[in-house]
Amino acid sequence: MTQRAYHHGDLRRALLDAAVEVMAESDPAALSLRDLARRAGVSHAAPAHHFGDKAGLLTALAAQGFELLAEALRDAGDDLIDTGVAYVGFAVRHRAHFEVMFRPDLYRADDPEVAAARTRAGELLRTGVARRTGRGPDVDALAAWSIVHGFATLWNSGALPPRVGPDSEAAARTVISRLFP
Amino acid sequence: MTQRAYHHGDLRRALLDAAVEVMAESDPAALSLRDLARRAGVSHAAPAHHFGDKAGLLTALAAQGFELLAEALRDAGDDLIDTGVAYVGFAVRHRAHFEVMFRPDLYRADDPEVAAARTRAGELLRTGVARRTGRGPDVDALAAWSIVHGFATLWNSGALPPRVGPDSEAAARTVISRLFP
DNA sequence: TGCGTCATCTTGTCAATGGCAAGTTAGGGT
DNA sequence: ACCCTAACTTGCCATTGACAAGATGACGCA
Repeated sequence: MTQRAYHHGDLRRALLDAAVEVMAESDPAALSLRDLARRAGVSHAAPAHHFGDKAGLLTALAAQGFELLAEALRDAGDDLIDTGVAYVGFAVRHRAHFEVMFRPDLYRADDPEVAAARTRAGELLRTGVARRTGRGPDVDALAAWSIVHGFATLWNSGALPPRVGPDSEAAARTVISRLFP
Repeated sequence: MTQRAYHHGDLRRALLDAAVEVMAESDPAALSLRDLARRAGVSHAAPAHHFGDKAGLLTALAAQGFELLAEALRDAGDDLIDTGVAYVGFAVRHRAHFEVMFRPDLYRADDPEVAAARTRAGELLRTGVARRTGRGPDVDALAAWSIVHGFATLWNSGALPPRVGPDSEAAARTVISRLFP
């Protein structure tokens, strides 16, 4: 979409999509550029042209992820609890993006596009918390971020007992409400 | 220590230690068995004898990690806040173990030794929370686990702003106190 | 002492991967 | 018609994980 490609059509997007698909059931590090190329029907060196190297691809994916997160937080509205639930919803729905985003050693975290998207998402998160203040907005913000991030991480890693149930967002709502009654 | 080795001395332990050292500044997946072998001064195939494959090594590391976590939680005493701080302290101090432990796709999570150690640590965590009950121990336990796990994860990933300060455990104490005032 | 046995470790090999270099193809502007 | 440049390909190399087969050395036992 960014720019019509000649041979393939839109290889850049195809590779990113394939990466997300592959990572849906495995680790970001287990991802193989050559496998992505095969899935897209191009040669093994084609990805390098668009992303330079593996870190470049993951950088693009992280940037996309932070933009998706910002979008999800914006759509959640003004309520703090809803914002937290949206954070968890994003992490579960876009598991691959989420995992990459918070593993800065896998990509170029100082990439300007990533940094900008991260800042945008961060501000949305902070303003969401700022609306309801307790003993200091900093502590509240950090506690809120920690609890939603932790819940999302534990959920995605499969560490939570089955007793929690299958609905991640409902469970998240209960947990977050415990922090902000 | 487990069993005197012949050529090396205690290769199994040496490899695990080297793995922790390497992972201190990089991803678990970036770890190379051959590199560990080089560091230990043995041939590239020596690790396979002790661990089978890479997943085997990480399985051993995860088991060790859960045992260390259980130990840290036990040493923390009876107070809920102290237990949470100890959780964060473990995650920061044993970063490599912690990262592997919660990435089950990297190792054999159904390994009996790992499962046993995980259960032990889980019980310590749960009994720590059970002492102070709010609107239901389940919610409290899940919220407590989420907030400490999230804080630890964010801290280790470097995602937290510098404003939080350099003392992870002090910051953790403040955050956890927000959940259990 | 001599012998077997077995865990420990080595050497050799293979397919797969990431990354680099050099060549090829195909639009699009002039 | 021409060239220019982005988009891809082919070919290559070092590294890695995994496997197979062999070498080594400690230990028990006769």
